Amino acid sequence: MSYIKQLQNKHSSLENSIALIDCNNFYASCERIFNPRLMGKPIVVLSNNDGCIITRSAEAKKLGIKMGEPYFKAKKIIDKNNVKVFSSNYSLYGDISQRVMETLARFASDVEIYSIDEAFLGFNGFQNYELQTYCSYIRRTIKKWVGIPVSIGVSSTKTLSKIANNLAKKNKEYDGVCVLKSWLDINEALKLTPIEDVWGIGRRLSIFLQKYNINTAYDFTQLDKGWIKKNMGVLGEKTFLELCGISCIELDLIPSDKKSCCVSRSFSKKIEKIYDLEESVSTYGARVAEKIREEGLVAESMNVFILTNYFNRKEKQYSNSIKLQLPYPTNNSIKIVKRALEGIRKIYREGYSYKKAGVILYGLSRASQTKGLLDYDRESSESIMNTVDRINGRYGNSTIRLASEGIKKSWIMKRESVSPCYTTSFDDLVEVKT
DNA sequence: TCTGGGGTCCTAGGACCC
DNA sequence: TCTGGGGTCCTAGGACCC
Repeated sequence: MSYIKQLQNKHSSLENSIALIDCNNFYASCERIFNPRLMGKPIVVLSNNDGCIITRSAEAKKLGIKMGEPYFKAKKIIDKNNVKVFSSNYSLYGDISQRVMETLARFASDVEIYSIDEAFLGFNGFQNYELQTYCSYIRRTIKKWVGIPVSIGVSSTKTLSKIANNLAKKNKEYDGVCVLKSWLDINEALKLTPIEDVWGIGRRLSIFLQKYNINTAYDFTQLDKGWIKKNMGVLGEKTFLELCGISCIELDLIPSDKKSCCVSRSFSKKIEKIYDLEESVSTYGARVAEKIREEGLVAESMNVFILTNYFNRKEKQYSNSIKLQLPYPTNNSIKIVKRALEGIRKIYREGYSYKKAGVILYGLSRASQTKGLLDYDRESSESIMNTVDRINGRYGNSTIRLASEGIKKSWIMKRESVSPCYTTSFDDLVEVKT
């Protein structure tokens, strides 16, 4: 008898409830809030550099535009169907996300912000609630207060809530809320879920499982636990148990500090000269230092990397990276950029067309908890960075920057169709032509 | 012509030590 | 000079997520 069947026979408890709230087509929905004429019209949002399609409205999905497709490949369908195109505007999306999360916090004390457009709510102690009704109310409130449509899935583990959420999103009759609280409903849902749609089963594992004729989440739950552990490791085993209703991935209520932090970009055009690479690496180094300062962290080491364009088969390829130790844990832009420049000079090779570069900081820790003996200039270093951050906060990013970041920045990323930062900029709102 | 960015965790394998 | 095996730690790379 399969493991899940044994659990079901024992009438294993399903009293624990976790909700997953997921914003529908989040970036596209954000653009619509301030441009209601776009309701019902197809929209896509592009990745950095206007490279790929990363969000599609329901109407755009219907046209057959694929997730992650390069913009230039979809351009024909887009133009033909008058699809509205936006470059990504993360200041806007980040701010709307915060509003959604603040609204959610009114409905449960246990909230885990999982990503920019998803959150888990713990419904422990909600035994007397009619969860279907309660979640519909949450959904209507988010729509009314923030303007974002969401889908809600509820079940007894995170992985099952994900499945419930998928069903709520895909089937109109659920009206945005799917609660799976009986084994009957869960089994039905597992049978409807393709294996590649299971949270934790990615591309490689689903190909592997399909070889064994495991095509749905239900098929997966019929397997032997030992076999799964042997072939898919502890993460595979966790996914299995979660699908069987045994919670293995707890709610993470206190967000822990980052362990690494990265800023990297593709260039809008190819770079060949070391001079331009130095400018870009300086810019990314300064930006990544600023990011960890915002979170009160310092870094111990870093990595600088460069790549040529691996899509271009005709050109000769080169990629390299270098790990660099910082003299002591720091978040000082000047020190980080200086070290990044030493790194890029070591790995740069002449005669290649570079497409992307980046800086990653490692060994992050709380600035307040490190008291180095070597950072003799800590106080002045902190006060300079504080001042820079305050000025840039008030007058805009990069008002003050390092000379090595450059002025022209001919390589800077392309954002041709970006909407105004409606909620975070004091500039007069500009009407977007549709 | 044009193909994103930022994370986490696990695992295998090498280096080193006893 | 040759020989064995086991443990730990670190790192790079892979797989996953959004």
